[in-house]
Amino acid sequence: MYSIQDVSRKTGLTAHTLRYYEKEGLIPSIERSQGGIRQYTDEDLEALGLICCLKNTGMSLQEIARFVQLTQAGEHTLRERVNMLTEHRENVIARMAEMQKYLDKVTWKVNYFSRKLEEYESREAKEAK
Amino acid sequence: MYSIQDVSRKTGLTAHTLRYYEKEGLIPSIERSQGGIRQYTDEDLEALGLICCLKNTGMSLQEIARFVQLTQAGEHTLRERVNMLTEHRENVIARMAEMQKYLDKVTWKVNYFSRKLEEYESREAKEAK
DNA sequence: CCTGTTCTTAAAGTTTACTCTAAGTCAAGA
DNA sequence: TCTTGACTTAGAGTAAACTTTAAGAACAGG
Repeated sequence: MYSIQDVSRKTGLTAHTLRYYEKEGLIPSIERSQGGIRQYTDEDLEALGLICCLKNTGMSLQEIARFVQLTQAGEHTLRERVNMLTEHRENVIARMAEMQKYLDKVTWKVNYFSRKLEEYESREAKEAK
Repeated sequence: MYSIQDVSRKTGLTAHTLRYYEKEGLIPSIERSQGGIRQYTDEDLEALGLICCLKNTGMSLQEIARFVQLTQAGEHTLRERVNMLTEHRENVIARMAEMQKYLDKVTWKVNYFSRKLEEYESREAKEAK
């Protein structure tokens, strides 16, 4: 059992954000103590792990909420969930490929400007003499 | 020479956005015809290519504007520009590594749910008999 | 000449994902 | 008991990057 602060530390999300996510349906409702205080289980942490994973790969909170709601609705939503994740996976792969292409361009530019910089500096050094 | 619509088509940015970028200093001022109409050169397109590249790899418009302004300020800013690009490049690499890690998790989940789905479907098929 | 494109400024609106505030109550651990 | 920490609702605020609107004027190609 973890307090909201524990979970905040573990996930890097603030307590505020954790409550916000719960309100928005991104986290299945968390069990409470007799006094109404949230008690996160290891299972909740697991679920949060997937949520962060989806979020950090660019899935919108809305879609994540949909996914979580499907999960809660039971086995008959398995096909839709598989479809969602598969599509998301393809998006991520596509984005990474694009990213790699852009990275190559940036690398090229770094090298290009580095060469320019060297030329410039040796020119400066000569003039200083 | 290209009109703003030509450039819009080529870059995927709207004419609105192109003017907005210019106003915000993300694009060096574009030459105009006698009548005041923007005439983009191949060189402008080149510059836009780098700008889109930086934007699509997550650099903020503000930072891009700074970079463009350094470029216009001349050779003595070469070191700073190299530093900016190098740092950005490292960020991109780090983000891609993180992405790959998340992708592995998503892939694992896709497989996991696919197995569950198969089980579920064969169970359903049996019950239908 | 007509039509469609482009120009201007200035400001309001949109979306996403938080983030914070207020104000007051309640719970948990030393 | 005292002091953190947690709870609530509801709504305002924030930041980034657009996006749209309005309204009128000027330009360019057939």
